[in-house]
Amino acid sequence: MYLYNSATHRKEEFVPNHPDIVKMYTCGPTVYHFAHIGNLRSYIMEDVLEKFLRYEGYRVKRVMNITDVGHLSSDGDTGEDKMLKGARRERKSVMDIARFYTDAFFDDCAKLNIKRPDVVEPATSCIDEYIKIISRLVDTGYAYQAGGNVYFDTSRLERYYIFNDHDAEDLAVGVREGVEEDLNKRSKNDFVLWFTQSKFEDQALKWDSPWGVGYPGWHIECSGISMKHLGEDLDIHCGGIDNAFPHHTNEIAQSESYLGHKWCNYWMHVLHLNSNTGKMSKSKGEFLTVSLLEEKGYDPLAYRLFCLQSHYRKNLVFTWENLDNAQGTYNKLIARIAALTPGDGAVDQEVFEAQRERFRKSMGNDLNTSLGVTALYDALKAGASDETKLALLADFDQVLGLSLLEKAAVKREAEAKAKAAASAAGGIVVTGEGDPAIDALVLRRAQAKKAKDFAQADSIREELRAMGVEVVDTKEGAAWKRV
RNA sequence: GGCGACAUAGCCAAGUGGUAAGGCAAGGGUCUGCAAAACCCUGAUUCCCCGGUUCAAAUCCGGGUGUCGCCUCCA
Repeated sequence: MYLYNSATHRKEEFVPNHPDIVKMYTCGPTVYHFAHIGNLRSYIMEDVLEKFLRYEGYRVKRVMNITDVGHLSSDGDTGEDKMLKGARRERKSVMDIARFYTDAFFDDCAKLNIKRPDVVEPATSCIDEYIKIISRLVDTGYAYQAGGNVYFDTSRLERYYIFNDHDAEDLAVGVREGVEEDLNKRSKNDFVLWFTQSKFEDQALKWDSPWGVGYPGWHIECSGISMKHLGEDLDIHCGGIDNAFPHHTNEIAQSESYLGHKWCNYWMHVLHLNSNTGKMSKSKGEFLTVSLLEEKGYDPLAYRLFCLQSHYRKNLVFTWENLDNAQGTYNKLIARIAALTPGDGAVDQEVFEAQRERFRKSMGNDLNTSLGVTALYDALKAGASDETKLALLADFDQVLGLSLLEKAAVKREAEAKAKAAASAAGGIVVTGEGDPAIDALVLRRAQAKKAKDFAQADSIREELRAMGVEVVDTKEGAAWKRV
């Protein structure tokens, strides 16, 4: 397959380091709050990448970290640990906060059909790993101690900026206001590997180290966890685009200085979900969660489809109108699949292979998920048996992860049940929101309609409408809902 | 101030030099007593603007304009 590599700014053919396995690393969440749907866009697209690699026959080992320490609200020594901040906000312990939001994160992922990575590792369980790496960096002169902390010395590198062609001079000019500079640093780009100078008396998580009791910097965790589980090399490293600098840039700096050789070949960055007003961000306060979408009556998988209809390297604008579109698309798709008859005919291998090839080509071209979704429509329109169409849809959905056949089966079953109930009840079945009085009224209307007394039927419908109840006729009788 | 990305119908979009996929919405029709659902049909003489290269450009080059992102909180 071809994948855009942010490190080279080019689309490249993907060739794993080892033919038998693809090593994939994903920057996981900092578990101080719920994930918002913008965060989850990245995980959806990374999930599609992983599933496509498996679909293509690769064995994949995917590792994800859970940041439960060290991620400060600014990169200087003055920053506040996000986990501590979350714990204080909710008057709980840091460990409770971490556990709660880690679970919440994977619940959200499950609702979006995001597969759990093979290894999920909290940052706090790999302290020894970080100390090992930092020790060698100190020994080899890539790191220095200042003011009690250990810093990475970026001046030792020939090339520091991997993802953007920044000029250190330019960076100094227009930097955002309100950022406090850490005066311990020898140069602006240097970053903390180990803190001992936390200004917070209630800093809950501390570990002993050769440089004093303290805790790790944010960037070191990903290098440490990756090397612990994947060894000294890595095929694909994923994350949101905002991580490219400084987080991933620093990961490369420390990992390659430590290893003495190239570390990761492919970098995949997912662009942001924006709202009308700009980037969706936890630090802005208001943000949309999966639970909120559900409360508003959306299927989380409609959001997944919304993401799939766009490309991961494009900004995507979230509006309720756009999500309505996606939900409509999803409903119609399920309905069309439910209308197919399982067991109708045999699988036409020729059609199957031809369409599968097209799907592979689209997805293999830097994950063109928009064309991947189009392949679903091509399958539905194929001049072949229903069994062929279902086989294609099932095949594609291994990668797209939209639960198409499962949802269609549920719908098909519900329809069959309604039909059976109708024949048992003498032809008219009323379905609604469980109010017997309204059920009775709707039934009377349906009976009047059956007797071709349309005047009576319409007058009852008017009566119901006045009560805020909408009636729709179905094959089996009538359905109503409050509007 | 520096760096980068993007600009295709109301919306989401495909397209990588050969004459604009697909989806949603909308409109028209078929079908139902009427609706709803379902099914069928209808969409850009044109791809932000201006130049250039070419037999041929949404696609390549140059110059504008606009939107967004990054430049130590973010996925």
